[in-house]
Amino acid sequence: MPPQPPELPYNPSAIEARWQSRWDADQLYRAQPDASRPKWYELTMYPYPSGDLHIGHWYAMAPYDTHVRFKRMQGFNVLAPMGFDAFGLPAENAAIKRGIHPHTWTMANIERMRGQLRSMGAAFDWSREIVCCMPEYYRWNQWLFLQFHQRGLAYRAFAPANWCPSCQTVLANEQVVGGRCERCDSLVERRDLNQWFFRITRYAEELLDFSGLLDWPEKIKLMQRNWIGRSEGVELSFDISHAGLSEKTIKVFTTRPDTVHGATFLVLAPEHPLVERLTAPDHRAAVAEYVLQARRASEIERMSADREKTGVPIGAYCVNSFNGERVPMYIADYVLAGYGSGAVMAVPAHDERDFAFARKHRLPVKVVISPPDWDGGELSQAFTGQGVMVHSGRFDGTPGDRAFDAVASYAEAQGFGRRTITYRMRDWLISRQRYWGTPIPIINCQKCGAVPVPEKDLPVLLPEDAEFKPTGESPLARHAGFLHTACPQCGGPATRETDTLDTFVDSSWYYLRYTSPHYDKAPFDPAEAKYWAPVDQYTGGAEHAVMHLLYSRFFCKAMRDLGIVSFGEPFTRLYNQGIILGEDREKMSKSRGNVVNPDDYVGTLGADAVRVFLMFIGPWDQGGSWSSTGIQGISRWINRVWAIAERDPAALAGASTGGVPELRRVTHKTIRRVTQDLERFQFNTSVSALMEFTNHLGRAWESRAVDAAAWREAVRALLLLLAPIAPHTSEELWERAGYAYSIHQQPWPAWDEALARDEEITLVVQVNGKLRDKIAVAAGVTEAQATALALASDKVKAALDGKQVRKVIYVPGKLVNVVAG
RNA sequence: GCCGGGGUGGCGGAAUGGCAGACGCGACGGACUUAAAAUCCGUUGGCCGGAAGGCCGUGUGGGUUCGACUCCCGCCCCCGGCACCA
Repeated sequence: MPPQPPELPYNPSAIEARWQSRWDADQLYRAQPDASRPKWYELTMYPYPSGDLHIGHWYAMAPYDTHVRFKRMQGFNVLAPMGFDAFGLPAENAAIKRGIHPHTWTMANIERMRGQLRSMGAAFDWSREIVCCMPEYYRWNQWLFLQFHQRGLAYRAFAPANWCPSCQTVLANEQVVGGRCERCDSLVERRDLNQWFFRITRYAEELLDFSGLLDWPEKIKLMQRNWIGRSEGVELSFDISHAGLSEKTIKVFTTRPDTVHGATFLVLAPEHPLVERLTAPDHRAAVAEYVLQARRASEIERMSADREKTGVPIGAYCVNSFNGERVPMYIADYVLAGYGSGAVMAVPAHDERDFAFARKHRLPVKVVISPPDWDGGELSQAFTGQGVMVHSGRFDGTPGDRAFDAVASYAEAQGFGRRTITYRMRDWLISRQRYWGTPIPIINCQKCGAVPVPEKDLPVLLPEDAEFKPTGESPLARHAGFLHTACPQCGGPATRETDTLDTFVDSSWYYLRYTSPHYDKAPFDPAEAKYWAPVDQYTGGAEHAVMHLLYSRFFCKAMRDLGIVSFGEPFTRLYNQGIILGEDREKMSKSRGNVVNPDDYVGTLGADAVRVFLMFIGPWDQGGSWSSTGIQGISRWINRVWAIAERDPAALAGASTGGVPELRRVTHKTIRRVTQDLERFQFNTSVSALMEFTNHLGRAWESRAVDAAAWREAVRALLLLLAPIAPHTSEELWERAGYAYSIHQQPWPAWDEALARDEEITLVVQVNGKLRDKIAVAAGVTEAQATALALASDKVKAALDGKQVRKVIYVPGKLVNVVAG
């Protein structure tokens, strides 16, 4: 519970409600294309309608809103829409638990959150709201799916998938974090299922190219780069023609072809398609047992790198095409089926994993790359660096920097290898075995196979009367009315695809829908999108680095290639805010009991106090912790602003004007500081600058060293600078000061460099780098004058103490350093 | 293990080669009050000193520089991401 609030000279709730209604009635934030002004599309990640707007939402949205309002006052034609990420599991889980329909649950939450978002005083254009569980939205998911399908970008495959036993659905690789479900933290299992995928890997190379982005955090780009995981290597063929199979070779991917002569065994993934046919009869039992065990092992177990290197021989061999050596073959679960060709040549001398496996299974270690100062003896650990090739036949003596190319070119010339690039990223698994999502618009016909639903039949509607009990199969599969249909191609009996789309599909293009949310001929009106898109500034959490932010980039490029959009990057600038922590500096959670409910503070201190406090805690990207006393300090400051703005400048009538230039200078300096800070998302220092300005105004008033005109100018600037930060209070004080409605339609104040310039500066005087004196001098002081003044200082003389002056450093307008010894 | 970010008063933070600690919180003292709350004013990095003033001080050890919180090298700690990807 928040502590007793200080007494306020005004009622924040009343003021805030009044202005919110007025802004709403006047449609102050309605965005319309306007060719006469530069456009600015600023977007914050839309929330999941979980029920209540929590302090984390405020932390994401209040500074965002301040920036939006700032851009608007600067004269940009701003689009700042809001909507809801309304499909997804929580709604369905609530339905199962409490018997409420997911639609009812979701819409009630949205209603509640709309009100809370309004209470923030955010300048959203609500006429553009999107709710992606509505058929008007998700039909375009289906339409886009069909376009992707037509281009081969959506396909179905039977493949091992990540299965979350608690969510009762498969997950994309990106949604598995450390072998656990990203959402509910359950251990993920492996299941072979027929699943739909988006071919994001086709864009792997282009997704590594960030040149189309104006300003993205390096951290996010790096995370995406690592996730995509490009590696250049060579695919080498090892001969198995003696086995009498249709396949004459087995392929391995390696980034170190120069170590090929040291391959003393080959390792296949247990799931490798050739395992069954290559295994010798007397090894069948052991191999079958190992394969079973590997399948049972959880992702977590298989993924830990320091785990014992288990594996079994399959009783078969292949031939190394470089030296004709027989190479025995093993299966081991440290080799992943989904990467490269699912098989590796094991070079224990030059690979740590292979070394560990060779140690355990007493396999030979053959050195083929000479480590520095190598004595020709056995290695105690793998040498993974580059070096001169040895024991490698024709390649002996090839230096490390040429080894890759020498071997790769030879293999290509001889026809048993080719240079290739492999990516760590897999295709995006998009099917979910759940109800509350976009039905995949495919009809399965016994005769015709997977037939796309004709565009004219879209949307494929979610039936309202489905049962939600999770069974591991989509609830849609048990809804006869939904399931059974006719094949669009042959007219015969057919069944609908019952899986629904991953909700990340919704968010991959929602920014485009905001440009024309009611358009019904396409996902968006091309003319509107052409005007507004792409997003100029996107803000949101960094946790979406390899999910939403990567998927959206992929979608954008795919849509560009389909001719739907003309650009290749959805978000040209990105800023990630940090995380707001509880008062105990721990992550907020119900179990810790440190959850802050913003509504409590909005009701007592007002939304403006909450907004300003969240911006004041520290740099936005670093996050910060809540403080119930800290926000009271903000409230006190708003009170001081109130008191200052309410003073009648007429009281200054007989005041001396000696201090006028000083107040004007501070005013213009403050305008400059706040403008530059807001530009760079440095909200904390903008607020500090305004606090200092307020303090200065208070002192100036007390000293009576101002005249009414300068005072009015200063207060007017204060309110304008405050407008984007504390929109309600500034609007109220603006009106009370007699200015015309609305402060939010005023141009951003400009500063005058000449007025902001200091006439007198403090010259810092150092002796040997230590501060010894400060001298007030005219701003235009010359080096000779400054030096003379410094040397004339008694304190400097004392510090010099008869020492010889060797040098004098002068930094114009700042400092004199006397070097003596 | 690898990659990234960070370490500054009692606390959140400011300063990115030139006055360390702006601004705010907290604390202490004072004014107002019968009293308290609220508000306002003052003090507040440490040490020495009666004071003037001096010395020390930005995780840690070196280095560059007239001058380093800021740049370079080594180490320690915290946070985030990735982690058998051949």
